[in-house]
Amino acid sequence: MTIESRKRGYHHGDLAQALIDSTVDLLEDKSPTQLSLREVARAAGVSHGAPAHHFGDKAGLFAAVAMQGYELLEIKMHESQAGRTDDRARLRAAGEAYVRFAVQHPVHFSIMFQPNLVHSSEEYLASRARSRAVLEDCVAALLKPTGAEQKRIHATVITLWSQVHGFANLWLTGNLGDPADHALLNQLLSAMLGSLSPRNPQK
Amino acid sequence: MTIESRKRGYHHGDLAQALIDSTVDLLEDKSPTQLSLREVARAAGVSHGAPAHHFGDKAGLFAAVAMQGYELLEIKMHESQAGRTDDRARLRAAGEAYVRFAVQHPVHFSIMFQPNLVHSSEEYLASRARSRAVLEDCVAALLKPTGAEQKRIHATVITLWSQVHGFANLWLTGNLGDPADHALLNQLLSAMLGSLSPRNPQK
DNA sequence: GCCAAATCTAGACAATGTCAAGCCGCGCGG
DNA sequence: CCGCGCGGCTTGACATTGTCTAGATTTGGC
Repeated sequence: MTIESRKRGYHHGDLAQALIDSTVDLLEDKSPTQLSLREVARAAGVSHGAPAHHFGDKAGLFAAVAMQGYELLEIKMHESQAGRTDDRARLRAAGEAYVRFAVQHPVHFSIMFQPNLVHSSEEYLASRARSRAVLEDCVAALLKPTGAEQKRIHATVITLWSQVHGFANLWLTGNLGDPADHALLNQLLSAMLGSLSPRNPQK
Repeated sequence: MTIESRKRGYHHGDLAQALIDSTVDLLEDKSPTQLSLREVARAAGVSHGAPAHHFGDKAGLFAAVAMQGYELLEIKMHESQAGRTDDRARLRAAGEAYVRFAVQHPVHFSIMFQPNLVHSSEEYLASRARSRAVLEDCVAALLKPTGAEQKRIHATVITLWSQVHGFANLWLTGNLGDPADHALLNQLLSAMLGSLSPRNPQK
């Protein structure tokens, strides 16, 4: 129905994307277990067999959602770096962008980190690796001048990634407070990122 | 069939527990989406309606798994503290126990942190809160002597919890390397926990 | 303008979730 | 010792789902 058709002029416009959108919408209220392909098809206004044609499988549909999530994350992370010169500020911005992405796109984030829900195709793995590389670059830029060896950088990446990833996860699952309380989120997030740098917290 | 019956002498012995065990076993190979209640029933050797009688629902069954997971986690965390006096060592042991629990019981861990899969009963929330309290106590014990205020303690709990939780999550999802590579796990984990203390890493 | 390929529909079938009704064996009162 | 009630479990039934196949419809290239 929408005039914008991202790929080409198909029958429907862009059914694949419409199905992904419907899936994300529906997953805001239900778990992946409760979601049915037929329901997705109904929401998109097509016949019950259409999803299978594009994605083959429920796992295939989830894989599409996950890959779109990785793209979105990568964009957000890159945006967060724009115009920043201070390495430490870049690192912090990257971490914050990671968490904000998770909060803004909880469905994507959730699917992205449940690999047993998706068919791990090559594309999928590539998307995953690419979004990780952004974080890695930030850490490398920060630590390189200090003459840190590669191993140290790797360890720092894992520590930082774990921190923001865990925070996002715990927040989304309601373990840190009401997931709708944005003020609390900002407070906790800046408290955590303030202690991010291992040496001297400058705030 | 087994002689050990945890509760009482029912028809089956202890069907509820048997169904939970079957569920965990099956979830090692399949996603919650692919799992069917009837399959669980078959694995436990009972009729297809039995699970509904005990747990009502797929979400109810998952809730039972999650609660058992919280109990297990609490035990592991307490065990890790046994005989330790140094506060810093306690904290590190708690963090390590958290990750090791996740690795040893990946199914429980996964279900525990997908609240939309379960019916959040009161028991469920209570289990969740209890296992969290252990971590909180460790941090409080470590920071109290330094005269830190409550707010600081809370922020530290969140930071530490995020770190170990995120690490466990990333590891289980294969984002840090082959999830079967135990040597790598030990290496990464100690690297991360080594930088755990914000002041002076003593290694 | 027409043909082949791609997109989507429609129908069918086994399997699943879920509900209601019934069966079975343990425990209790006599 | 015996029947009887009750909770654990089974059985049967039905709507819904995943998945496959064949067919209808449109698009793009020649």
